[in-house]
Amino acid sequence: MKILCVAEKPSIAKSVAYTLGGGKVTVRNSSVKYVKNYDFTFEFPGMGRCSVTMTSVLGHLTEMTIDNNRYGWGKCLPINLFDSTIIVKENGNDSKKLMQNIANEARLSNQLMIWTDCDREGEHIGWEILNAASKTNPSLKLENVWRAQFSHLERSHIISAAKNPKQLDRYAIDAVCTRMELDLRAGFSFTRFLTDLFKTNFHEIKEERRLISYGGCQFPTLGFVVDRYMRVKEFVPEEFWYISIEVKKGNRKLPMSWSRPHLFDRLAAMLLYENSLDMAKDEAEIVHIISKPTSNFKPLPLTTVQLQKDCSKFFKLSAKETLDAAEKLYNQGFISYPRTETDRFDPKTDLKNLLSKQLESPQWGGYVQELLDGKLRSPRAGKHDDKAHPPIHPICYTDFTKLKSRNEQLVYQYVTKRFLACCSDDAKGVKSVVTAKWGLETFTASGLMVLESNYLNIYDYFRWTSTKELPEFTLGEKVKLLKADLVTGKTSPPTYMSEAELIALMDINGIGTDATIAEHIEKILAREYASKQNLGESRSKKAYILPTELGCALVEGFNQIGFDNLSLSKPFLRKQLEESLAKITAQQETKNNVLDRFIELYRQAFVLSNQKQAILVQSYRHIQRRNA
DNA sequence: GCAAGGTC
Repeated sequence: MKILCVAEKPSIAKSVAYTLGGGKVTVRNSSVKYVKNYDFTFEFPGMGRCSVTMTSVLGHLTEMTIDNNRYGWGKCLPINLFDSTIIVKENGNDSKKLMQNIANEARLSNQLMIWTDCDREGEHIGWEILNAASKTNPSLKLENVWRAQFSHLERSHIISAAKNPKQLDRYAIDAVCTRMELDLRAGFSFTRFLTDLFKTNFHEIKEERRLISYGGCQFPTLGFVVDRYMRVKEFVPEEFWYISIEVKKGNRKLPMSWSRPHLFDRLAAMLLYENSLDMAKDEAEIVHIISKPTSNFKPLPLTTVQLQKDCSKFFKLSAKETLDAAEKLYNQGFISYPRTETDRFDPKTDLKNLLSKQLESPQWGGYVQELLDGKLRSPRAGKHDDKAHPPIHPICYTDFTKLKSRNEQLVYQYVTKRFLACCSDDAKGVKSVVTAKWGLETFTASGLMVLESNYLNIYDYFRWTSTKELPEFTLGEKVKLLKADLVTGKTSPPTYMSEAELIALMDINGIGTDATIAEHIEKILAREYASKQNLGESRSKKAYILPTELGCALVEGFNQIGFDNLSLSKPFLRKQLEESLAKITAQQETKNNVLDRFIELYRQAFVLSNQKQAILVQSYRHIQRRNA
C-alpha cells in the first residue's frame, strides 16, 4: 500500500516525515524550491506497513479571480462584479508545479492523508490538495480522504494523529469559499469605483497613478485610526474640581485623595468643600485602616496578537517585524508555531521538559533551576483555544545573542521569558489603605509593599514596586490637616492610536487573522491612507499611526453617506460576516444563503456610494482646503 | 492596477 501525505508547509512535512519514518527517510527534490518529497514506511492501522510519501504545499494552491477578458478593469461596470462568474486559478507560479507534484505522487497512491493546519483555512487547503490529487487518481474523494488532526509536533501526538484520521470538514471549506468570493467581489468593485472616481476628480491622484483600494479589512482598520484622530482633534478640555488634602502624622506629610470622582460643577464642589471646612476646620478622623494581601498576576500564555502588542510596546517593533522574526525563529525550530489564538496550555503539556531545555542559558538557567526545584506553578488558563496550535513557547534553547537579527534576539528572549513567567508564581504583596473623614467627605491614601516578585524577576518588562510605607495610624485617631484645597484641573485628550492599540482593536473586532493583522496595517500605510509618526517629548517619543488627508476623507465620506447598518469603514460588517461564516461551519446556515445575503448587502452599499459619490469627492476637497 | 488568506 502506498499513502501520500501532504502538509501545508515544508517545515511540517519534514518534521512529520522524520517522526513517522523513525529517522529512516529518503529525500527527493520537487520542482519547487523549499518543497521536498520524503519517502519512508509507516504502519497505518489495518493497512500493514505502507510506503509513504510526504510532501507539502506552500499555503493556498488556488485563488479566486474574475475573467479579465470579460470583467477586466474598464471592460465592465464595477457593479457587474457582484454577479460576474468567478474563476478559480492557481495561486502564482509555484502552485502549478506543486499541483503537478501532488498529481504525480497521487497517481500510484492508494490513499491521501491531509496534514494541513487544523484551522478553517487549513481545511480549505486540504480540499485544494485533494482536487490536485484527484486529477490523476479519481478514486480520491472528500468522503474517503484522511485528515490528520494535530496541534503540535510532539512525537506521540503526531503518531496518534497518523493512526486516527478524521475527515475533511466540508462546511469549513464552504465558509472559506464564501469569504473568498465576498472579499473578491466587494474588494474589486469598490477599488475600481474609488480609484476611477478620485482619478477623474483629482489631478494629483491621476498623475501619481494612485490606487484607492477598498478591502473589508483595510477599511475598518483605517476607520479605527481616523476615529481616534478625530476624537483627539475635536477634543475640548473640560474644567473639573476636586478637594485635595494633606494630613500631618509625626513629621510626615501624607497627601490623600478624595473618594469622589472629579466634579464638573464648580458650585457643587465648592459647597462640599465649605461644608467640610465649617464642620471640621483643620481636623480629620481616621475611620478605616486595612492591610490585605494582593497579587500582581503573571501573564496569560502567549498568543500572536499579544506578542505583537508587547513587542510594539516594549521594543517598538512593528507587527510585521515581530511576525517576521517569530516566523524565522519557528523555522529554525526555536519556538512553537507563531500564529495562534490559544492562551491556555493543554494540561498534558510537559512543562518540565520544555523548561529543562532552558537550563543551559546563562541568562535564565538559574531561574529555571529554581522552577524545577519546586517553584513551578501551572500556567493560567485563558478562555481562547483555536484547537489548532498551543500558545507560543520556546521549543529548545538557543544562545539568542548569536541569532542573526536584533529582532529575532528580542522576540526569542521575549517568548522565553513570557513562558518562564507563565510557569512561575504571581507576584505577592500587601496593600494598605487608610481612610480619613474630613467633615462629610472621605479621603484615602494607599501603600504597597512587594513581598515576593516571583515572575517579575524574569519578566522584567515593567515594574511593580513598593511605595513609601504608610505611617501607622490608629482607628479613630484625629489628625491635623496641613492643607485642604479646592483644586481645579482640565481633562486631557486621548492619545493618538499606537500600533499596539490598533492591533488590540482589530483583534477584538475580528478584523483580519493573527497572520494578517500586520499586513492590513502595512497596507493602509502603503496606500498612504495613514502614516507612522514619532510624537511626544524627545525622551518619551512614541510611534503613532495618524491618518493622511486622503484617509480622513475616505472614512468621513463613507460616514456621511450614512449606510443603513453597514457602514463600510466600521468593523460591524466584517464582524457580521465572521459570525455568519462560523454558522456555516456549525451547519446552522448554508453557504448559498450567506453568499446571497452579503452580496446583496454589498451591492446596496455600492449603489448608495455611487449615487452619493459627490459626497466622497467633497469630503476630500474640503479637507484639502481646510489644511491648505 | 483591484481583496484576504495561506506561506518562502
